[in-house]
Amino acid sequence: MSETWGIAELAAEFGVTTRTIRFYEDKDLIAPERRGQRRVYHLRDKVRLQLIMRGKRLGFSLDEIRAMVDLYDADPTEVSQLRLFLDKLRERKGLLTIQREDIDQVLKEIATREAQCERLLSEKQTGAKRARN
Amino acid sequence: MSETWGIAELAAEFGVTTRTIRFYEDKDLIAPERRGQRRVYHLRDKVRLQLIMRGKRLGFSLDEIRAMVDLYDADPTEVSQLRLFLDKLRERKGLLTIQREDIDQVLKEIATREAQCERLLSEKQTGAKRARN
DNA sequence: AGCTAACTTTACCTTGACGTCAACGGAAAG
DNA sequence: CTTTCCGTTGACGTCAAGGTAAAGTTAGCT
Repeated sequence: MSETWGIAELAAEFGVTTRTIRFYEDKDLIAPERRGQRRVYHLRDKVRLQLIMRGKRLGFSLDEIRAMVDLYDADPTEVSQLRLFLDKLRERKGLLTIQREDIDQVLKEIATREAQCERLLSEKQTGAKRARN
Repeated sequence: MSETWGIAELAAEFGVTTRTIRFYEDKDLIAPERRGQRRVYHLRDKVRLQLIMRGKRLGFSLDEIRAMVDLYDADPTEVSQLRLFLDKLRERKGLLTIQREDIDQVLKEIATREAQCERLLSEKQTGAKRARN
């Protein structure tokens, strides 16, 4: 039997509140099974949540994230749909590539500042040592 | 004389509204010169706006962005301040590194899907050609 | 002097992403 | 049977990031 989880377990695991998870369901980001009134989460729900969290870390809105995860388990069969799907994929790719470049830029700048700081710190320390002798 | 700009010029240049720029000022993200009642922007303001926009593209909140740009033109002279500054730099670096990994992951997945789509499309086309003959 | 365009402040409105609180359901344990 | 825990819906609150509308100011042109 494949494992399942309750809402509280998932919330704890992903570091969000149960409110948040229900909210995502309300926004059609996930659709857990119902046993009676209770929500029962399977592996695929966990995977979707994983994707959602990653989307959030990347600063996307829930709407955008829905579009992305929908892409994820879409299975376009018609040719026209397939083309559309491909377009969306490439658009996503473009956005992410820009983000990557932004990050690289900032990381480079941080590295410079970091080195500069370290140099300054070590200078001050040797200076202090000399002053004590 | 160094060049200066009005609020509308900057807004146009950065693709935001003047309201947005004033809002950032309200939040202490920029502090343009005042000539009488009017705002006058210098190069440093432009640079700050550039940083702000990049921060936004990376999904940071205005508060976080303020912290970052403040770091940017801070000039910590005391050793303790220098250490703190370095810590913050490294924290930022950690976050961005995670973001980068997220992006790489997604890009990889997109590439897979893309290839898969292209294969499917070409198959369907040759299939259609065969069917016409 | 009058007009216009660009700029200003003040104040309220909207949207997204949740938080919080109330009131209730069911099962399991003492 | 009561308590406790986990879960449920629904309504309202809040905070960030601006949008929008109203009304006033200032510089420059004619």
